[in-house]
Amino acid sequence: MGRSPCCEKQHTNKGAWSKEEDDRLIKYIKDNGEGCWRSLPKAAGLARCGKSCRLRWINYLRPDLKRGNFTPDEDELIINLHTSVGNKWSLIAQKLPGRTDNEIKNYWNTHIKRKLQSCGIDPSTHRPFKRMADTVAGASTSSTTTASPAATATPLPSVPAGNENSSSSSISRNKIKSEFPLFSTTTSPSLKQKFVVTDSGNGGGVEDSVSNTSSGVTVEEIAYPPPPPQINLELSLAPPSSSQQLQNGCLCRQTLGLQNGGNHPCRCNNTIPIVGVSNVASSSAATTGAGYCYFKYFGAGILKF
DNA sequence: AATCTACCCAACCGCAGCGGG
DNA sequence: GCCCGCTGCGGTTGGGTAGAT
Repeated sequence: MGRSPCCEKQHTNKGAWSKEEDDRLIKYIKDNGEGCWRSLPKAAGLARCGKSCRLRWINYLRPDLKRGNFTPDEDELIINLHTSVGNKWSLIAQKLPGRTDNEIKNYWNTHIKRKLQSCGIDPSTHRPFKRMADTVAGASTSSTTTASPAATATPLPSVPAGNENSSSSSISRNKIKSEFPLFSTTTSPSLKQKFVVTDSGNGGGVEDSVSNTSSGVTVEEIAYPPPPPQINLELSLAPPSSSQQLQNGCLCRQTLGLQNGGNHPCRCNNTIPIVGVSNVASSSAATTGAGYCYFKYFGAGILKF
């Protein structure tokens, strides 16, 4: 059962490539081009599996590879693309000249993923960890739980401008900003969803716990990411995203029946949803309807208004 | 200085998709 | 339509190394 091995394992080297092997592979491909990987090792005089040769060439030896650290722009693009296509590393790599799928995958797993998690964002869904969102939703609204952020969205009390500068809020915000310095330029509208980021002071970690002001822990809200951004990937993406579903469920102030939505354009041509509402907001704050927008997170960025 | 731990990244493995026969 | 071989992709592993103890 099963497919025959791609090469004779007992006669192939494994593990790290030597300089000589690299040179042989480079020379062969320069002379003959990338062709049949299965026959390449023999033709090039390499005791390697064809797959191994291909991988070595694509991930390491290709002359057009860009080595070195990822730039903030690349970070942003990766996150954007990941929001759209998920773990399709090869697709993502196509949009990052000089980067390989393997490199991007490693970078995602070792850097970006961790950063997102530290901010309470599930890297696989680009949404706040479910437990957090659900918990707070239950704590501050009476809406029934559904799977859709749009469906659960409920007009929320707004935070007065003064609260924005509370020290505890600053901790969370600064953390996010320092972790994601690139998050500053995006303009897409976002869905609103409650989200808690707390800083328990236990070393900077972001705890996924619900808390209150008396405990001295920050509760802050960040927008749910909206549906995948509209990125031209030159391919067909997924079934209709929730962006379409949102047309009737837009959370902009007009839709929510709140006044003074501001001038932020919304996808529905109304105004930007209110975001950044905290469940620590006092009842007086709730009556202001100020619509304070702290951050927007939509996979690619967090915006402060 | 030695040991331990965490992290990074190159490489491997297995599977899916595609095309030719 | 089915089978087979090949390529490409994504998940995972393991060696190397830097930093901490």
